[in-house]
Amino acid sequence: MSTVPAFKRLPRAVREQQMLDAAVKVFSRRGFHAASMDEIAEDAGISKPMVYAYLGTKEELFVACLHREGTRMMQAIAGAAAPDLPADERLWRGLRAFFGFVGAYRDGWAVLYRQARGEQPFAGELATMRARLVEVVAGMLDHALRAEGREIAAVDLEVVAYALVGATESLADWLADHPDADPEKTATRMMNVAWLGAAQLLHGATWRPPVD
Amino acid sequence: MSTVPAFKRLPRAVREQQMLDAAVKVFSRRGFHAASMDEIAEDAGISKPMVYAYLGTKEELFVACLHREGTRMMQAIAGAAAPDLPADERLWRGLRAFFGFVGAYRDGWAVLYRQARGEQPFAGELATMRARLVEVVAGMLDHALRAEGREIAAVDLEVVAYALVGATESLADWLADHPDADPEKTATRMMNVAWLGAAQLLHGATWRPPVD
DNA sequence: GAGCATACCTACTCGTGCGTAGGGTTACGC
DNA sequence: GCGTAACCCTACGCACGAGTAGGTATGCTC
Repeated sequence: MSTVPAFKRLPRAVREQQMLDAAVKVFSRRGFHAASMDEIAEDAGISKPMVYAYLGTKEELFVACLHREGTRMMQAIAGAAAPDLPADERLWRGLRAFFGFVGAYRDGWAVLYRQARGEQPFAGELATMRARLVEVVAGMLDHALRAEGREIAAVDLEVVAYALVGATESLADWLADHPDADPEKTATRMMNVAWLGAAQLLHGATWRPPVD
Repeated sequence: MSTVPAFKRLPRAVREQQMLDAAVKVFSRRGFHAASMDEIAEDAGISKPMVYAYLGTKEELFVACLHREGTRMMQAIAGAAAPDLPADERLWRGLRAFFGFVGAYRDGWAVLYRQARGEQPFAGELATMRARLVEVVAGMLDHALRAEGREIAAVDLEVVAYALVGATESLADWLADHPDADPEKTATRMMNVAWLGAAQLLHGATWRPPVD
């Protein structure tokens, strides 16, 4: 019988992307464990053995998702924030690119941020990416500091950078839950908090605890 | 035979706390799905049916953990930050109490923050608690603003509060992973970022995006 | 010290979901 | 037009883990 087959035969590269799309979607909704390979396969419009043939086990599939979304995000940011710009300009462009990414790939963000953190085998992978970001931000701050002939202990710098990254992620989460919100506007608000605070620190202002 | 029994008989209230301790520990390590009731029971030094008898199903057990750790945290914060103090003082005391809690109950924090966020049935519960915190912070900022005769759109206020809460959570996470770090010192660093930034905003400073 | 409630156990059932065996069909090179 | 490789399926085995059935021992009350 040469009737039209129920499902088209497609080249591997295309199917793989469809599978990844489905996987990201399902993982983001259900979480790693609660997501079933059957549901992912069904959502991708394909049968389960194909998923195993192309992307491997459930863990490997999840890692593949992490990789795709992660590099997507990193490239978006790296592409926007040229290293030879002044610190505030770099920060602004980085933030804008980042919120743009989250706005465009909400599911991808949810997988990276909400799901991968808790699960033992993947937390490390994520922590690495996060650490790279923190390092970049810390480097930026340090650079700005040195330009003013000032210096701060490395730990403090790292912690401040950590706080900024955390605040940004948190707002990204807020953005992911508010489909109507504007990524650009959110980036501006984040910049307000981050930069006005950071600039104070850079200029040598320090808050000290009261002696009670 | 009246020999010493292998396991002591203990009153319900005590066993329940032991079970909750074990559950929080295991959930924090493995995540909700990967944690098994068998492991929790074993860790609590008790058999599985006892867990079901006292705390109910796995979901109910997890909710019980959430509740215990959540109220513990909320009470620590509420007890420290009296509402009639000036904003910076309140913020400082709240932060100190919060980081104190995280330092003391790292597993509890991990369950609340890392595990409960991704899992569908519990995310709502957590979001509510989080929302209460954001509201408190936003209220604090608003109060400080009005004292200076200024005002900000409610959305902006909420977003700034959200960013502050996010930054704090992020640092808490950092603290949870660095057992040697000092909660008090971490709180100070957070205060630096938060307050110097917030104070700038309160005084009417605004960052605006370049027109490119 | 008889009765009863409470604390506690071993040993099962049964559903769910990962991963695979084994086979069918379409395209493409030669 | 024929072999071969790539694409795709239905249908299963099997392990793991939630939840329970049914029973034992211990302390408390009167």
